[in-house]
Formats: sequence, structure tokens, C-alpha cells
Amino acid sequence: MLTNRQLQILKVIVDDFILTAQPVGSRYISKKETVDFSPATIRNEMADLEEMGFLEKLHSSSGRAPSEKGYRFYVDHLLSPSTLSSREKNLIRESFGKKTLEFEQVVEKSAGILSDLTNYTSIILGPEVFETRLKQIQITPLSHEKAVAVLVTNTGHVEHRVFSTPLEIKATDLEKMVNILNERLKGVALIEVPERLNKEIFSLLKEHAEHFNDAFMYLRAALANDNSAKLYVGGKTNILMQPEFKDIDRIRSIMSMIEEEKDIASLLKTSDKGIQTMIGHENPFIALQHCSIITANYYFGNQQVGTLALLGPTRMEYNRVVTLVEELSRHMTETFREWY
Amino acid sequence: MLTNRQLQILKVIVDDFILTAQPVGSRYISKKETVDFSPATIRNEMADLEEMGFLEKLHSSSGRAPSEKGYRFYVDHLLSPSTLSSREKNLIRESFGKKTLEFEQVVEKSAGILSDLTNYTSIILGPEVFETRLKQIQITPLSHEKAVAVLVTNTGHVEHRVFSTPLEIKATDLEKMVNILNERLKGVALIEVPERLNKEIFSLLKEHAEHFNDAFMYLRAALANDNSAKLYVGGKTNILMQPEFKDIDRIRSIMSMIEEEKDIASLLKTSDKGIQTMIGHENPFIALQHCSIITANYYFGNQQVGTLALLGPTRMEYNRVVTLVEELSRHMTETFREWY
DNA sequence: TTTAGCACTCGGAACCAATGAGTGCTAACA
DNA sequence: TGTTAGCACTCATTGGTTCCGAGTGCTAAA
Repeated sequence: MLTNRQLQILKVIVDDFILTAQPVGSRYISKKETVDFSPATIRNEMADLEEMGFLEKLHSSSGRAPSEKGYRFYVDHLLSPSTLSSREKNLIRESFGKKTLEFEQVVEKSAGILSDLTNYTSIILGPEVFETRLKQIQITPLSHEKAVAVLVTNTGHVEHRVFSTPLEIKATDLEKMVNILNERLKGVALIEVPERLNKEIFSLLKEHAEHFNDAFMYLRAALANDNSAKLYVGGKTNILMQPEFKDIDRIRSIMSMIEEEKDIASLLKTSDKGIQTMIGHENPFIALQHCSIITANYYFGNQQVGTLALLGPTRMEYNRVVTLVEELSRHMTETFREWY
Repeated sequence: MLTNRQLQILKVIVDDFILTAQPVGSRYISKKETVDFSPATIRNEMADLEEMGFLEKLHSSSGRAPSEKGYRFYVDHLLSPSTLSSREKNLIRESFGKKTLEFEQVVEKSAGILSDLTNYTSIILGPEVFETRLKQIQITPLSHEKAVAVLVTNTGHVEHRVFSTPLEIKATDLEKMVNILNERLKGVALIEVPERLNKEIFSLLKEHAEHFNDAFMYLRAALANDNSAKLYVGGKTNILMQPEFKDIDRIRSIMSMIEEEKDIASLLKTSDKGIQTMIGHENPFIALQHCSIITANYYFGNQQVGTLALLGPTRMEYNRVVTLVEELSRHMTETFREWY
């Protein structure tokens, strides 16, 4: 176990390294008001801390920087979650004060706030598709061979899909079709829609007219869900500001990973509930080996869950950032609750 | 005026510098099969070309690189537009072969192709808002206090806006409202919609029931157009690959400019018709001083016009890129024409 | 157990020389 | 008169050397 003095020194080093990105030396630590030991004493302790794996040297005569294990210990045991500054409070209150109506708006705004306040990159994963249910479907003809289906889900998400219609179909027929669809699909999970279409609804529609056959084909294609929960990213360029990412290659791999979306989405999807931190190599991607990710969940009603994440260097301002992420996920959850 | 030999040498230098990003020396040029002069002769010509402002030296004993004026001359007089390679043809044919139905799909696909084939960043500006006309409007209640308005424009663009509705409003009333709106707004330019709403439609709606007053307020807010034509960007990270952007600060300023959207949009909006090139400082933004931008227009029906652009370093593969941009704008125009 | 003192290590900056790619100029050549 | 060979010159790059300073580890004294 670590002695009190070791804890104190470790905390000072992590705090300072997070601030300056420079290795911390013994002399510097001993000058801190809160510290009362000579540099020599501190050097001894630092040597011990290094031996235990909490600290690292860049070269034999440099000061110490926290290792990943050091960050992990810091986050688990030494974190003193900061309270929000008035600037932070204001920005959040201001943004969530305005009444929002659409899921996308809330998410984009949250991503914006988070990346602006932290100078890191914020990522928000939409709610799991398999829990989203269809609330309403509306079909509107656009031309004699195109129509748009507007889907509204119980999460307040609205989306539209354009599809081809056979030339012969009539407006009244379309109306009938919509009625049947609404009757049969309301409350059905989005992911089950294609199956339902194939099973019961196909035969139902068939009874009405023969060109439903064609229309149905196209509609089915249009309603085929893409399954991928959407990613919203804020402050992509913030990574460029961090001194540890002076190296173009690192930036390139991180950027293209974010652009890919796929891996990031799967990473966030598998993260546990509550506030989580992944430090450096704790995530499986080489591109993110110098990054930390903080995740929190937000909720939609009771079960549906999305993920709010913040991506920064391992040298992240954990105390400030953790409260911010928590606070924002709370606000999001609350906003969505009010919609019901 | 330039002699034939000078033209030849200039062309070799630009071609080679575009390929290698390295200053070109006289010895190297004289070794080219197409060139029959000694290094000394070439040096003389290069000195003249430099004096005329077409070439630059990085330092007194380096080879020459094209100046912006050199690129400009090259583009205007020496360009031999390449024909598409079979790979390029295939990719384009494949993508445009599939039937697409929605404006966004076409645009996103085009941006993707362009950035993939060129390794530069592609930017597509949507059609000018002021020319887009409303084709149809549909309102669907979502809950007792929310409704979604779906707008369909003559460009095949579909979008939805969620707005609040007063509690008292009834489904039948809403239907009446939609009928009036459709009757009065069909074919009206999007940009004029708010004005029309205020003038004629307000009084019309008022005749029907008093809570239209409230509903109208919200609807008006929802239909207030944001005016900004949308930007679609492909291959944002491609800039990172270019050797001239090893410098983080350059990348940062370019990236954040793209992220901003505002300036880029205005830049593209003011570009002239047809294929245009802006080389280096020919554009007014310091962030883009080492970039070239190629733009082409695509058309929607007869008047409506959007812009397709490619952003890369001044050392751009102009001959390949120009044909690609042209070809893609042609394909887009054609696709949209087929929709009518 | 703590601390002062001292030798040691290593990165970074400054300086220097050697190298080589490339130029400009001059004089000879066709 | 236009072209070219030859040569002196320039300058970025590379590698080696030295110096400096920040910081460590170890030992011995308090």
C-alpha cells in the first residue's frame, strides 16, 4: 500500500503533469506550499513510486510523468471532482434552458457544449436501435414515381426515406396502405419492422390491389433499417491543440478512426454503465493508445440508453471533465424525460 | 512571350514538382527523354523563367519550383486534360449506375468518389436556397404538444422540422391548416415562405379557429429558413497526407475553416460558372494560401445551381483533377435531370 | 528517518566541418 | 549567335563535438 506521503506526491505529479505536459522534478515538488519535504526525500519516494509502476521517466535524468497505471490510480483514488465553474454552469443552463423538440438538436448541442468547455473531442452515440419503436409512419407521394416515408420513433427521432413507387398507384390506394401500416406497425421495435412487413403485412396489403406488390417491394427496401446507431462528434479539431499530438501520424490515425465511426461506435457500445474511464491501452485500438475516453450513459425513458463520450489525451483534466460529462448526461436524460 | 523551349521546360518542371513535391534541377530535366538540351542551356532558360515570375527557388542553390503565377500559366495554357483511367470510370459508373432517389444520397456519394479518387478534400455546396421551391408540406402530430412538418422541395430535397403545437388543437383542424398551406405555398420559393405566411396566410388561417393563432406562431418559427446552403465534405483527413502540410498550424487553420463552413460556403458561392481554379492567394483566406480550389457547377433543372469543389495543395494534380471534377458535375447534373 | 552534498546522466542548443545537389558565370565551340 | 563544358560558389543537410542545465541516485552526516 502507498503511504500518505506517496499519495500526496503522486497527486501533485499527476495534477502538475496534466497542467503542463512537462515531466515533474523533485525540486519543483518540494517548493509547493502543500509539500514540506526536501527534494532528496521526494526523490526517494519517486523512485519507489516508479518501482511500483505509477511513474515513468522519459530518460534517466528527466523528471517523472505518470504512467497509465498512475493515471488509473489517480482516477480511482485521488480524484477530487471539481464543481462546475460559473462559466460552465451558465453555458449549460443557457443551452438547456431553451426548449428543444428534436432528439438531434439536443444531442448536437450537448456535443458542442462538451467539446467547447473541455477542448477535447466529444462523441455521442445515439440510443440503441433495437430499443427504438416506431410511433408513426406517413407516406407522401413526391412525383408519379417517388414517395417519401416519414418515420417517427418514440425517442422523438424523425427520419424520412424516399422510395420508388410503381406508376399505377393511386393516392387513395396509398392512403389505405398507410392506414394498414400504421395500424400494424405502431409500437413495433424498428428492428422488427422488416420482419413484420414480410410476415403479416404483405398478405394484408395483397388483398387490396395487385400493384401493391410492387410498391411493397420498394417500401420494404426503404424501411430496411441500417442498424447503425448514429455518431455525433463535436470539436474534431480540438485534438490538434494538444501538445502530445504534434505528430501528424498520430493525428491521422485518430482522425480517420473518428471518421470511420464503426470502431468508435462499437467501443462506446460495449462500455459499461455509469461514468467510465478508459485510459491509454485500456482500449483495444492502437490509434487511441495515447488517448483516454470518458463515457457516461444517458437514458431515454427507462431502458433505452445512449452513450456520451469525451476523447482526449491520456493527460486529461480528469477532475473537471468527469463532472462535466456526468452533468451533461444528467441534463440529457432529464430533457428526454420531460418529453413524456 | 515564352519560347517553345521555355514552355516545354516549364511544363516539365510543373509536372515533376506536382508528382514529387521536390524542387527540380537542370540536370534532372536534361535527362528526360523529351528534352534534348544540356543542363547549362536549361539553367539559362530557368533563370529567365524565374525572372518572369513563373518559377521560384527555395534558396540560392536549390532547384526550381513553380510559383503561383507558374501554376496559373500551366493551368491556363499547358494543361493536357487527362482521360479517365478505367479505375476511375468504373468507380463512377458503378456509383451512378444504381438508381438514387434522394438529393443527399447523390451528393454524398459524389463527394465520396471525388475525395477517394483524388486524395484531396471534396466539398459540395447544395443548390442555392433562393431558387428552391416548396413542392409539398405535410404536418403530422407527434404528441399532444409536438408536431412535425415535412417539407419537400422541387430539388428532391426532403426535410422535416419539429415544432410545438398548442394543446387545444385538433387533428381535423390541423388537416385544414395543412390544406391551406399546401394550396397557398406550393411552388413558392423557400425563401419567400416566411413572408407569405405573414401576409396572406395568417389572415386566412385566422378565419378558421382562434388557436391557430398560437399554432401559427410555432409553425412560422419552424419554417423560418436558415438560408445557409448545406455543405457536404468528403475526405477531410486527406489533407493530412500532403507533405506540404506537415505543419500542424497550417492543418489546424484549414481544418477549422472547413469545420466553420461559413467562409467556405461564401467562397464557393461567389465562384464563377464553369470549371474554375483558384490557385494559392487567388482566394482571400490566409488559411488557404497554400491551397488550390477547383470548382464546377452542377445544375438542377435549368436555373438552380450548386457547386462542386475540390480542395488540395497548390501542388495539385490539375490535369487529372480537372477532368474528374468536370465529369462528376456532369454526372450529377444528368442524374438530377432524369428526375423530371 | 530525513537531508545535504556530490557525481553522474542525458536531452537540447550551439557550433563546426564535410558532403552533395544545384546554381551562375565565363569562355570555348559549332 | 546560340549552345555547352567547366568551374567557382551557395546553401541545406548530416554528423560529430562541446557545453549547459535540469534532474537523478547514492552516500554520509544530522
